[in-house]
Amino acid sequence: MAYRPTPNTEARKAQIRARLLKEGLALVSQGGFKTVTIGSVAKAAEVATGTVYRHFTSKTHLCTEIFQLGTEREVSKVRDTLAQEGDIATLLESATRVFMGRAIKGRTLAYAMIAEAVDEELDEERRRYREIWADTYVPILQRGIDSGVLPAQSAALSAVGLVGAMAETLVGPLSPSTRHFDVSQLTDAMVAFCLRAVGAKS
Amino acid sequence: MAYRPTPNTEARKAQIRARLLKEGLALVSQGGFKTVTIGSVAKAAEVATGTVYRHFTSKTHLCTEIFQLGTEREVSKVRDTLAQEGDIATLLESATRVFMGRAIKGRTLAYAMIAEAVDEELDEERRRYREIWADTYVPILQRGIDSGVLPAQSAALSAVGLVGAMAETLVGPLSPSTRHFDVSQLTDAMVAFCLRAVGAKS
DNA sequence: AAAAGAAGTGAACCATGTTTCACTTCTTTA
DNA sequence: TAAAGAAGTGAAACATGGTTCACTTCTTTT
Repeated sequence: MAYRPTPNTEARKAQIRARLLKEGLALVSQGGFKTVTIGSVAKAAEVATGTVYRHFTSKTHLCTEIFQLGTEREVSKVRDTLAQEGDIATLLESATRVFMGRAIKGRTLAYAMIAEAVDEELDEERRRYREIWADTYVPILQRGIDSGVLPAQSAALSAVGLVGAMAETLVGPLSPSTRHFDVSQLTDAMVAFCLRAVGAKS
Repeated sequence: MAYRPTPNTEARKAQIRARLLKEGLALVSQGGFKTVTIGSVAKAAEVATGTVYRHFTSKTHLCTEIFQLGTEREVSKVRDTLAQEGDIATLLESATRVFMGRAIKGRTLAYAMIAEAVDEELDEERRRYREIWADTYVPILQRGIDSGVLPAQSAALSAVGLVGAMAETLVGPLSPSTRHFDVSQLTDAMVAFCLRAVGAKS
């Protein structure tokens, strides 16, 4: 008998898998999930359609992992920002700017992650994603509330509200692509809105 | 020669058209846009699939009108609320409660209108919808700003932020279907969030 | 180098759902 | 009531895109 996969072989396999995810995310970034088909991903990664199924059990499985990959990247940036030293208002402001700035740069990706609906199962994933976002903000809000810097409020709900307000601003009618607002104006206004919403400053 | 449509005939035609829209909206209300197919609408309205095309040029056209129908209903309720007498904080509070209350009752519909993605063209419509929502809030905010009741801010952006925060709360991780929050708690917290966000009340 | 198992291939298959169109049925007018 | 135009019908044609699978190619082991 012969041939059991070796580290070498497995590395190559992992490489293809990673390339599929990378190219998938690239597709989402430039055209949203609607442009992700088994065919398009396979083509971008230069493999046959059948090969995709050696790595992912279904399209949903593939999309889910693409989603996670995209999410982790963004969340970690904001989380890092919130983990720094500083007073609460300042941290919240920085985080808002980071979130908005990144989302504005990769608008299609942000839109896809936040709003573009796909199938049932992937939507489940999106819910988790929104939850992760909200959870990113909960600790600092809670700290603010406990220390009296912020008024009494549900940290969980406020976090969701913040995410929603930011997301809507990016995706909705004022989105920089469709309106006269310029980016820094938009960001400044949003920072003010968010700080007021949680009762920071004044 | 003979037969030109008469008022009578046209009325019947309009009736079928209206029934298609009504049944279409019903489908969206109970299963979202993904359950709207030419077949399902035709069946619900008790006509043949071909008949749908006598009234709407394409599926997108049909969905667009369904969307509008649903929108108008909701927006008018909130607009009516905001048009009443009363101080700004009170009106905003009432409007928030109306919006939230209706959305919570018709959760699937609200989700479909706010977040469920469909095709390119319908998404265009959704953007318009969000814009209409935001515009519903602009006048009262502007009035508040002008009269000094609210702090200086961009009414347009704040309106978008309000809509986003409410929408996210309904659709996102705290959505009443998925969490322990009870409806009145959720609504109360959201009202507080919204009022703070625009700087009403302390 | 030959055998064996793993990975890769892509055409064919299948499911879903939109759109068309030749045909039937209904209304109106003369 | 006959002629003609409009509306309604639904089976079939199309389109898209996910999934399968018999086959080929590549690696490793002996």
